[in-house]
Amino acid sequence: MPASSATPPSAASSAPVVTRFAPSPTGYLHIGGGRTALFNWLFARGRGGKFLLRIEDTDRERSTPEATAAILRGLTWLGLDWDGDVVSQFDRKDRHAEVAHQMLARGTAYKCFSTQDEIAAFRAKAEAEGASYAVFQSPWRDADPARFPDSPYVIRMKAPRTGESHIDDQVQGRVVIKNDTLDDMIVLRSDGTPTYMLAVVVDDHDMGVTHVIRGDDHLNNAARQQMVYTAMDWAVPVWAHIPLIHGPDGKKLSKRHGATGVEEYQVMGYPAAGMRNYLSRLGWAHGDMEIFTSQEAMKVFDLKGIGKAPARLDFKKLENTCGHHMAMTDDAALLHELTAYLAAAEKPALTSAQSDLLLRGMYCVKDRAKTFPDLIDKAHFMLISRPIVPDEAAAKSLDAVSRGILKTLTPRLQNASWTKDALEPILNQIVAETGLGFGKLAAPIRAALAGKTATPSVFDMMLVIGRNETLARLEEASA
RNA sequence: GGCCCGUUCGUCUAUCGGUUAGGACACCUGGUUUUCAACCAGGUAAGAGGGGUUCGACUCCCCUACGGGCUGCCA
Repeated sequence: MPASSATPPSAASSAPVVTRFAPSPTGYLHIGGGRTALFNWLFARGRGGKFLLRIEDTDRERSTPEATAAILRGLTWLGLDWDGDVVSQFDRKDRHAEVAHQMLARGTAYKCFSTQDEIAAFRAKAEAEGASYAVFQSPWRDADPARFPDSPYVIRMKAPRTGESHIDDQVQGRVVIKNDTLDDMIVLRSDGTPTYMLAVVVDDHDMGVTHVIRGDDHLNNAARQQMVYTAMDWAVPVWAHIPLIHGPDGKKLSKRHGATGVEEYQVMGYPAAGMRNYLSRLGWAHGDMEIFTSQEAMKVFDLKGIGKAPARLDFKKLENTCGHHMAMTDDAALLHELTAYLAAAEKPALTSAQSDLLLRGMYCVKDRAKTFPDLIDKAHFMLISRPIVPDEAAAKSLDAVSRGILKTLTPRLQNASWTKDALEPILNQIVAETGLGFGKLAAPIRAALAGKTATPSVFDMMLVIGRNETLARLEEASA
């Protein structure tokens, strides 16, 4: 191994783009993981490339099928579709071992018979001698095979010990790592199973991954992984290590910040398109572009536009972004998503009558809603049925005087043409007759039709629920 | 401890040595209005600190502070 290994040739930029998302199935899909997947998806889809999914389940202790299922659900909800089958890293362990042995044969890796106790002792000794950092140096690195004992061994990389390595990263720039900080990492455990460092490289290579876009917690690992590419004479992929997402307080995002799982956002009722928009603007920008569809993002998404600083989650902006997407989505699609939300949130499903009405009245609520719970709240008047029970505030606007006014209104609506143009003069007429402001008339109508004080326009409500229901609710309230 | 990465309005960001440092969210004021929103107009608000380099630095270099990551037979 040369003291200073030059960067191996990067994957040809003209080759079709292949990206991947490779989560380990130890829990739900983290919001940061969701964004990583999104970047990979945008990058590949925007270039006619492929976006692959691989589950890094080599840690048998911590990997669970439930976690894999949760990750797939999260990605599916976010609308991030992947190409081909989901690859299980564990299933490829024989291939990983094969590569480890090939490196053994090439002399770029070696068998190490040191026990874990011996390694611990090595570190303890180095520490006792005042060394602040102890890279384990195996005595077996250049040992004569004739001396090999008949005991378990691991396979380690023969890492360069002097000079420096560098990785050329699309986000981080050129990062230089001194080789004496790189240890002879283990690639095959004593039980014959591969470590992550080996498996990830072998899989990325075999799957034809051209661009590795992942969290910058892997930045240092990239230098180690590059050793494997070099040892096998494989083309190194283009690296792009993106910063992690932090909580509102700037600390690493954790449970105490609230929602960290993608599915939690689904349950809270954020639309997936809004999530994608918001998440893509977290750490990435394209000029002043703020509100955009994923199709639009694909056209301009570029690794160069990713910042190096970690971004904080801001729920206000998330809501605002989602509000734009609610308004942008067509009525039928929105209803469909709402149905999925109700199921995910384990709330009662809509009856077909409610769905029909909602579709008819979607136009007057979607512009003002930011989330699905918000939408439901604003669509309250469409979802309830008589008797309408007014809430406390609404009840106040149904006093004797107001009920009297409603009584005079009802007969006039009996034969009115049911359009806003026809209804408006009727209400205005009553306003003129009573000498009250329009607001004084609108309030009891709102209370009667929706049982609430905050509702869409009274005309929209009347139009949406129709003449018969309007009259019934008005009569009921004025009785 | 060592190494690596980062630091522009409260937040997300634009800026690729020369700008009145721009936009978005949030916030405040005003307008509109039929309530809540939405919408329209305007406003407050930023280059972590200290040294350099330069005619000129947010932009390049160094130091400090703070934050993050890696340092496993975890991924």
